[in-house]
Amino acid sequence: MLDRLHVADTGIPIYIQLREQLLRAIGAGVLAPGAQLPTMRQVAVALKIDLNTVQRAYAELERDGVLVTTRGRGTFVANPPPPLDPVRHDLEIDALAAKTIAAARAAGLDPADLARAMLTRLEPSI
Amino acid sequence: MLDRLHVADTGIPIYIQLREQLLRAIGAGVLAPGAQLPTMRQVAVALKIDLNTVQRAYAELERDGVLVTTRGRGTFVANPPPPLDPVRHDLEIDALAAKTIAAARAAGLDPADLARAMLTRLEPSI
DNA sequence: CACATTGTATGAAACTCTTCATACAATGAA
DNA sequence: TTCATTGTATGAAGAGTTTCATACAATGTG
Repeated sequence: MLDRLHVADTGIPIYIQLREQLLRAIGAGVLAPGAQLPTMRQVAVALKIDLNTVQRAYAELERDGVLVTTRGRGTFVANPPPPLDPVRHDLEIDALAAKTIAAARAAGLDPADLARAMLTRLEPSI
Repeated sequence: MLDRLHVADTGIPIYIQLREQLLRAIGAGVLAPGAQLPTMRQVAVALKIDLNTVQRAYAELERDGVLVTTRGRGTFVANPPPPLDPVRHDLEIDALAAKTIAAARAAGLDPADLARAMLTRLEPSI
């Protein structure tokens, strides 16, 4: 997994690049729920960046429920939480849809293309 | 064209978001070679950001040969236009799809529902 | 219990980004 | 020639990012 991480001089903050790469690897199934991630020190050394910068990326993913960390033990991909009740689910879905559309547009990408790409990725598992 | 520009709170510097959006609009043919871009002041007002921030985005595209600017006259898409890279676009859409799927699952939401909610939100504009 | 491993935290320094206010310079129309 | 329009520039202030050095705290193995 370490070899999949890299830092590019794109002007995008390093901790954001890292966060996005980890999220992408998880979404692509490269890291399954329960899988252990490289330690923060390993990533810092491999990418030649500061430990705190790596911690920053991991911390945000932990805050968002993507990762679970235990000091002395390591960082793991979180198991998906139990599905929300339908009413709450629909509300959260709608809010996340708005955010995701905004994020796609901010990246200059067509949100409709993004939605179709998501469905394409998910189809094989249906 | 102004309505196609957005700034999202993604942590990515504003001038980079703007630069990417303009680059893709040109790549998608929304802005043809020779077409005039919104003035830097118009963009600053529309997005409620500082003139210098817009200037920063335009300056980088000019440095890269994508735009041509003339003070007192305006900013135009360079002729010939920059090369289009559809493969890169598809890769970025796919990367964003994987990330969005992971983020949705971590939040306890069904990514397929999210994609459909996005398409529902976007339909009225078709 | 000791220790290696892994995560967490602090303050400071330097750099980057954005905003602000302001003003100058080139273009082209009238 | 004048003037409106558009781009270019400056310094400062505040917030954000990254690095550095260092050290503490929880975990689990032996």
